[in-house]
Amino acid sequence: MYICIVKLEQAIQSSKFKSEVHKATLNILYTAWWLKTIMSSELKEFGITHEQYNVLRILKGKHPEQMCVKDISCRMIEKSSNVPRIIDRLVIKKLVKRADSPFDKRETVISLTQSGITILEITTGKINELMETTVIMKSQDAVQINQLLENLRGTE
Amino acid sequence: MYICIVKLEQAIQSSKFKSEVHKATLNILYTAWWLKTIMSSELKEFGITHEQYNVLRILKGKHPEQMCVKDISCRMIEKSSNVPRIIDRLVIKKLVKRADSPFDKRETVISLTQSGITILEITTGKINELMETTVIMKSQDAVQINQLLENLRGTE
DNA sequence: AATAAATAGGTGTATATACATTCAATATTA
DNA sequence: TAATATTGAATGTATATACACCTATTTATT
Repeated sequence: MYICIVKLEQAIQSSKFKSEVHKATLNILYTAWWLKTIMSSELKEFGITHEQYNVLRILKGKHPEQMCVKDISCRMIEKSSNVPRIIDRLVIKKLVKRADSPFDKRETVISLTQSGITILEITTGKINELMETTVIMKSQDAVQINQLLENLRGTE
Repeated sequence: MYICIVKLEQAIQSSKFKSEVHKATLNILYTAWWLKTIMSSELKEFGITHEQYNVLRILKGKHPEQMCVKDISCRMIEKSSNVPRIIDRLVIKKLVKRADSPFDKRETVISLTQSGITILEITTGKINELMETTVIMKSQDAVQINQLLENLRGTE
């Protein structure tokens, strides 16, 4: 894919945007796709997808505690991800373990396996490296982006 | 879904980010998901998805000319979208027409139908309205976002 | 002109998303 | 306590994404 294209006009072969605001929404959507694509290509050799990586990272945040599916779900970036099925695939690869909750029989609790921890450490290193070399962003710019994006999503 | 949550920390229930840059990448991914979600919910009553809407919009850009699949593909925001199959569904709904190209027998050419034009006009109105009411962005901020996002995707 | 290479579109498979539904377990309340 | 409502996880279906592969056609090379 054409992941080296920088200007939005080139990326989507269009130069007529209704407004700067309209262009910004397309730019956000395109940049998110670009980020997911470069991250996924980094993860590919380890046989995990971007979403599976996301779940592993969330589990890492509580490790060695177990987490129930609901608590993983509400930490996902894409809220409507279907976490039970993502977990299915991680269980098959033996990167996580599923067990019944002793407190609430409706819940299942998930935890990282040793392979899960190992693969997460390696891939996180790779992703961090990628971010440093490919995503050009000064800390000051990042602060600005965070502010602008949180503003556009509404006021509290 | 929780589309009214503004702060990233609340949205993904996490407050430890490695850096502002790391937080910014998550913020971009989350904001893109948020944008797609609110747009899709607007399109739902018309029975079309965000991606189908995207294809219709691209076709509108050249209307009444026909476009081949490749030219639609390279204008898509998400480059790996599978355009032939998105077109399949638009053909079933009679929003676009597919025909053989007279110039190159490998190509198929696509064009909007009258229903396609009509639905596109209505939905575009709805989306524009949504953008005005829900996406809080001054033109000046949009210019900044565009610059920051294009910078982070690299230099030419 | 004959052969090789490239291109356009489509298809197959695995995974993910979006959304509705189901089922068991828990919580609420009357 | 019994009846009702809510919750957590899983499942079913349609659509989309990611990527490999196939076939017909066109272009390039010899």
